[in-house]
Amino acid sequence: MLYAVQVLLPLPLAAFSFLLPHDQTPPAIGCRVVVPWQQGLRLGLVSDVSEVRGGKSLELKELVSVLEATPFIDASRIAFIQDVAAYTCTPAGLVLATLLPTGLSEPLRHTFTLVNGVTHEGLQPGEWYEADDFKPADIELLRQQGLIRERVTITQPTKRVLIAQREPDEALNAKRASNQKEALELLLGREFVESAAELSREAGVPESAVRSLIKKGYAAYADIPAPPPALAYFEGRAPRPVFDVTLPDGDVSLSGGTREARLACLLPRIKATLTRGRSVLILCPEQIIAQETARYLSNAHPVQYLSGELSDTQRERLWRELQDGDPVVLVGSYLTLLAPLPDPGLIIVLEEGNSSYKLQSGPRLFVPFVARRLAKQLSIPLITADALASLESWQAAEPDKRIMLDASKQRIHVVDLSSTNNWPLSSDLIRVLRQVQERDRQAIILAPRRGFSAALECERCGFVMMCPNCDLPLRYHREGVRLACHQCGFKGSVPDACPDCGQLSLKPSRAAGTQWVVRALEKQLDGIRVFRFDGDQRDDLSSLLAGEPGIVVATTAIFRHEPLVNVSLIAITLLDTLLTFSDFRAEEETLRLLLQLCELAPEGRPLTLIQTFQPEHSVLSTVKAQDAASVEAFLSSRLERRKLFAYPPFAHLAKVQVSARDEASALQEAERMAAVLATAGANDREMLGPSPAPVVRIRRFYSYQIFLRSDSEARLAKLLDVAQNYGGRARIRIEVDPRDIGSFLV
DNA sequence: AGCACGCCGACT
DNA sequence: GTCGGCGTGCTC
Repeated sequence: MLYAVQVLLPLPLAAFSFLLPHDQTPPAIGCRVVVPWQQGLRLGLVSDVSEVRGGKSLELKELVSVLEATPFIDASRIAFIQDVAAYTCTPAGLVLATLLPTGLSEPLRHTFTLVNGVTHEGLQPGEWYEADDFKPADIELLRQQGLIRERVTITQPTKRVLIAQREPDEALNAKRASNQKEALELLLGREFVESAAELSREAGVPESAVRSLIKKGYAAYADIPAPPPALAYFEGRAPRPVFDVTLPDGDVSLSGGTREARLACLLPRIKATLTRGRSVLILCPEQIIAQETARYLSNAHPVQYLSGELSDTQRERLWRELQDGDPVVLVGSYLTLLAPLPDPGLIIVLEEGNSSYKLQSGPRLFVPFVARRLAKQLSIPLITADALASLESWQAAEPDKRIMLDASKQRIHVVDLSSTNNWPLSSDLIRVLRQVQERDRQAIILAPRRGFSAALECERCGFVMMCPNCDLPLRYHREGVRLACHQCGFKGSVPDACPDCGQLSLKPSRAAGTQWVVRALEKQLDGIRVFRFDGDQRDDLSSLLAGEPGIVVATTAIFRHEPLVNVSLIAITLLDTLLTFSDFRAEEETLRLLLQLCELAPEGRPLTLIQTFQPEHSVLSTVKAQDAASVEAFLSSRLERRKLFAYPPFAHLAKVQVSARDEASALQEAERMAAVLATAGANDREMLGPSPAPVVRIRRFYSYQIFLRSDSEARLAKLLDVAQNYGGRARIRIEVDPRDIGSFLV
């Protein structure tokens, strides 16, 4: 019987088939295999095995070797990869490359020998040769002719150390050699030392003595297997379970309260799962949150941690430990999705609405949605948690499984910017800041962006300095680089005169960034310490952590900082930037941010001051009332609207982006794409657009977009397949579950 | 993603 | 004459 093995490689490609050498038993799905690839070898995962009758399949290249008999990842995860690939409309190999943090890029040792009874010029029978010493093409030829047997192993990492070679002899008894003898005796008492310098330090002899030992052959450097790296270890923190809420079984949507309160609510479910001998997977959007969660849980439970900052060797070791280990709680980023967790029994997605969950490369998937698919695949429950439930998880949960915790009520003061002139600091804000100053307290002021101003604008003619590569205004900074594009990174200097009208009238536009707010504070409040905390500049806030007074002007980067301890005021300079952010989820995300403000000062109950031009906005009335009922009412009303417009969670949504070097062909190709989709049966309800992308030109590329939606996932997949093969010349990018799509399109 | 091939501009 | 820019196309 002949078999073809389908192999997934960590490349943006679908699975490739290889012929299994005859007489070999087919490898199990999920096993690591070595395949010939271009001029060399690559590691891949078996995704399927099928029988071959003959014909074209016989021309396939042969599998070089099966690395190990046991699957590297479970067959169910291979199915998961294929499911995600179909769902995101990307090649399975790309999903694999994105989600698998280890195992397929290890350095290989490749040797070969002549098959018994075969002779070949220049090769001795029975001798093993290093493949590195031959031309790849020659090996390929020998392989195709079936003349060689090959062996591939992963090279173990080694480390160079100093090892004693023999006992001291007469020569070392000479008086002048006493240092050498002393060092050698110390070395003999040890397995090895790290280096010659280390030995000389420890023995208290000059380095030259050790060097002589090496020169005379008493000691020598040797490569030994590198010791396994330490894994992340977190000192457990005693949890403070203050909430007397019992979560129901099954899928749960948990919201409200603080992050710690939600975690406390999850403890009994985590414990129950471990008690049944099953593992728990906890997904976090950011390192800081994952570390904090691991710290919180490691007191009571066995915890492992996996996130992007781990080294390759740490990931490898973690993989092995999970494979051989007992049930654990695995905390980390999306890189945990394929981890070989022993018998997973529960998946928890923390901070489910966090925008970091949207992957910016590869399959551009949204982690919480994919985690839900994995839970379905494994038939295990999924719990989502956040300050505000996403409409998707709220809708998906049974009504009695929507659990909302009460938050400590924030004190909220809204400032109507249309009835005040002081900008960016309203007189109300200045007044409370003075109180903060008098009482030696701390304040956090959230500005919508870094830099000084959103744009540089001509006061006379209204001309705005634009990025030469993108359709975006250049952000104005007052330090270092003066004009910068926050999209493509273009940097420029400020011209003296307006390039359009020639007048000396270029002024920063009123959309104030952190730098402007800092300057306004320093002008208006004497003698207060002002710090900045944004992507450009992260001031050292340790004096504030010690309780000293001061004001921090920040972007949302401050959420990734340890909470301050003496905060009596949190201010938002312009809420409208968040509310008008270009996505149909903007209002929910704004409310979530407002509900999360309590994380910035978990110890106290600071005043929250919000400046806005829309003081009557429902987001504000909801956060002001801040009881479960009004949050529920808010969610229901947004759900109604999503239903009315047939938006998620009532439809599956995908974006088809058509890009070209000039605007005319981008539009033309987008229209052609729309025509192709219409021919394939896409109706007006299913297809929206083409419309210009929110920013038409980015990095000198023009983009138009078409949105596709359907209540049937299969139908959407079919349309996306049509889009992918539309036959035009433009660059096509398909994104399922897009999150920056502009407001509702009708 | 790599890597080859291929076609045009600047230079030891 | 070559070196090298990156556009296009392929990898079982």
